[in-house]
Amino acid sequence: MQVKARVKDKNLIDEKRRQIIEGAIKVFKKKGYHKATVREIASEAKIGLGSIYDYVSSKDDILYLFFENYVTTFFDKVRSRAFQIVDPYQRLEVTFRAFVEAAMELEDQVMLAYTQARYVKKNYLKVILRKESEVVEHFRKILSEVGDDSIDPFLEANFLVFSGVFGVLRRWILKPHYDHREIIDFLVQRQLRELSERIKGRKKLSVRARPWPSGITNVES
Amino acid sequence: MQVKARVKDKNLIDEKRRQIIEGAIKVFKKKGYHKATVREIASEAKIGLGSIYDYVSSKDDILYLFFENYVTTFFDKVRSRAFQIVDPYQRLEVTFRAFVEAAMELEDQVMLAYTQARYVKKNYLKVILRKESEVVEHFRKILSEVGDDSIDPFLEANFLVFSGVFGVLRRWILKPHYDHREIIDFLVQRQLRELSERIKGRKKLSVRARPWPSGITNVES
Amino acid sequence: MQVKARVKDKNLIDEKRRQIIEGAIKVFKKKGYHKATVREIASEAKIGLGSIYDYVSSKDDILYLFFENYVTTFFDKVRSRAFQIVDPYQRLEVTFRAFVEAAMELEDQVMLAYTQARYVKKNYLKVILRKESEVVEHFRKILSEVGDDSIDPFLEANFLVFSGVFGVLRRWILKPHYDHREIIDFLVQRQLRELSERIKGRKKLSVRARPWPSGITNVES
Amino acid sequence: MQVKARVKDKNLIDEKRRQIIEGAIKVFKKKGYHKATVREIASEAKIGLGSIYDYVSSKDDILYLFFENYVTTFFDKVRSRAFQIVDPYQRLEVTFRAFVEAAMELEDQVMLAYTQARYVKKNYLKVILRKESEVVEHFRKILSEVGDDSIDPFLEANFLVFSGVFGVLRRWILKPHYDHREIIDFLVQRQLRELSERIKGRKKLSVRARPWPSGITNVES
DNA sequence: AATGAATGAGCATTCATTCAT
DNA sequence: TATGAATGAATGCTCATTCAT
Repeated sequence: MQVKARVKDKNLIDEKRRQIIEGAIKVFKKKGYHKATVREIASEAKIGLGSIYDYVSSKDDILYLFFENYVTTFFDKVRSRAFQIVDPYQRLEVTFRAFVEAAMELEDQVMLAYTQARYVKKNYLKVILRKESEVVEHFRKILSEVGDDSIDPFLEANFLVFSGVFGVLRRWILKPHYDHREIIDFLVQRQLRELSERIKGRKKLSVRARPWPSGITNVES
Repeated sequence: MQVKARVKDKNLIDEKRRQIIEGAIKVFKKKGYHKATVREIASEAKIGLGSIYDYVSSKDDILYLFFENYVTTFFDKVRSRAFQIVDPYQRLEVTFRAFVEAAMELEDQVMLAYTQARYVKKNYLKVILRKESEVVEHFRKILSEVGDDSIDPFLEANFLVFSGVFGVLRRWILKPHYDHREIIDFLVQRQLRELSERIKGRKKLSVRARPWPSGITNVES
Repeated sequence: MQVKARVKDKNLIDEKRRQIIEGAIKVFKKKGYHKATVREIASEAKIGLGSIYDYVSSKDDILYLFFENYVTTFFDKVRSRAFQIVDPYQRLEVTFRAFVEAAMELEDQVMLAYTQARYVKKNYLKVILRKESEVVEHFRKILSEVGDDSIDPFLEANFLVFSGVFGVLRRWILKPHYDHREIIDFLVQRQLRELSERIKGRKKLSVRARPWPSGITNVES
Repeated sequence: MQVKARVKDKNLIDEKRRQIIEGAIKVFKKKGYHKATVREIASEAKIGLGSIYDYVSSKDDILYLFFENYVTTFFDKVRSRAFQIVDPYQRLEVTFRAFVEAAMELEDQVMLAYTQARYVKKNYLKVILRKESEVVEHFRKILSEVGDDSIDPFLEANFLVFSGVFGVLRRWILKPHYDHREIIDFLVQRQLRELSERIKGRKKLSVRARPWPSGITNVES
């Protein structure tokens, strides 16, 4: 726990901070971190202006709280689906799909994460980027297990993670034409098809919605 | 000319605005749009604080001026290389490479464009996004000429444009490990290899392409 | 009892108020009245923040409580030594020495008294100044008993009382060079030597004493 | 020049700072440093709230500006009278009288100096105390020249400087009974009479208004 | 045209005090 | 009686914009 609170009761802290984060997301989404006022966040969080400072010691902390919550939530969603899958190919696809789905589900937060990161205080940023790096590492490991030595797993993992937010960062141009599912499917195919082919060598893949050799049950549906 | 100036001399306007834009980029890069002060921009631009308002009528205008300049410069760089190339596939590759190179060259501006767009006033944003859409359209056309009906050229064009800034938006994690050239080569190969293979006719895929920009059939359903 | 308490038990009130005063002195000493927070006082007093308001009805009251306690304590120390001494000159010296010693002993409180008096609410201030005047009156009486009509006993008494805190108010410059004892001895000698000589009758001076507190003849005019 | 200003014109700075100091004294006098608001100071100084920050970079600076101005003004007044006087005894009396007169003339500022010094930022305080020490040093030198080896010139100098503000720090009790002149005369006599006697050995002094051997012309009258 | 001094609206933060438990 | 969570008024400071020169 890096952020200091005046109040001691852990449960109360968690509860109020959740309110604050939720209020903050609403306001950040509308105007970004800088134009967001603590007053407005407090009001959205249904908390007194002064009370915010019982759970947080500065506006900066609110941004950090948002990021910490976002990164953790996101990562949990990514990991939750594939933990019991043994086959590396399957794990890769399930995980990547989970990633893209998480990105679309948390689209406002993803957008904020990409646009507001620069405003996080240095110390806090390190913590966040370390956590974000863990997601990359997660993909890198899976890619390494897949064992294609024609690729650079770290670079590839980064590219997967980046491409996973395509639908969010370009939503201003994609939204009018495509829905979440279409974008998710496009990304999964586009990013994994060729990879899988090379990895699997001669093996032919169906490039339909679930192009991976064995059927994968979408945990969410 | 959307931005109003108090001064009449067109050449003077252009010259001073260039100074202002350059000053603004320096400051925006350091602190982002909101924390940038007009004072500091003026000082970097080597112009009097009051004089800025002879060429621009608000801080918002400065942001717009930056964006307009950025989008135009960027697009020019992208188009400049391939205009005499006839072969569609070659044009695609040359253009995409030009795009990625431009992104890396203008990395600070690209970063700003992705993180500060939300602060551009509605009216101005429309203009900028229209110009940005022209870049996508540029790729869409080339992709259409390539004539692979297994892809959705609009979606693919968007993805190319997005993936082109991979090296910039992820530089915090890539910089320690890769230089510009490595990232450029990775992207060109990664994004075009499979496409080129299919284009070259060695493969036919069953994914249905869709005429842009009309309704899309969700591949999964 | 001017300060109101919500609690009824007199003994409890006294006990808790003592805690509050002690806590307050610690905090006032560190940061002065205004920068002292009730929170910090409560914490130093080992009392709940809310509970303070059971024994005091405002922060102002705390300052008053401090002053009342200070003035009383101080006066008691001054009077305690000389009450059985008959010879006026001896009483003067013993009392003055007691005063200076008390000042040095309570130096932090003396300092606070001189610097924070302006923040005491009007009504309270009157009470405090009346008590403080009693100390002056104490000296005035002794001086009158000494019976030197060449001095103005009231003015002289005031000057004694003032000079008695020399070591405290100037401690920033004296501390590195002198210890308490040296300052006490200096003051007692410096302030009483000449007086004692005149008192002992070896000198008669022509400066006219004036009956206190009526009109004063300006010696110069 | 330690305090930073945004504005460059030295004359303007001096002029505005004078306004600010004067406004500040009015407000400090009324409520002390902490309860004084920059808003109120600005209003008293007949300057815009924001403009204050063109000449000063924080409220702390205003306090420092006050102190610097006060110490300098005070010292100048003390030194101005006696610079052409050669005889050490004469210089001592003239200087001490000048000191007391300055203290009474600047009584509000003296009061502020004694009560608000603790609120000056550490760095600034050093500067102020150094200047204040110069006044003590000034007296110490004169006392050394007088050449009485029965006194400690530094301690005596300090006591003179301290006693010089008697009329100010005790004005709440003295004001109803004595005017400035009476207090000044009392101090000059009280503090210098015995000293002069010891210093001069056997020489008898008239203890009238101008007890010093040779007549001294009060520069002011 | 060019300048920078002047301004006050707007915001983050603090803290005395209240009140439900 | 005792507690500390909750509150919002109050305040230092910033900065876009104006305007006199």
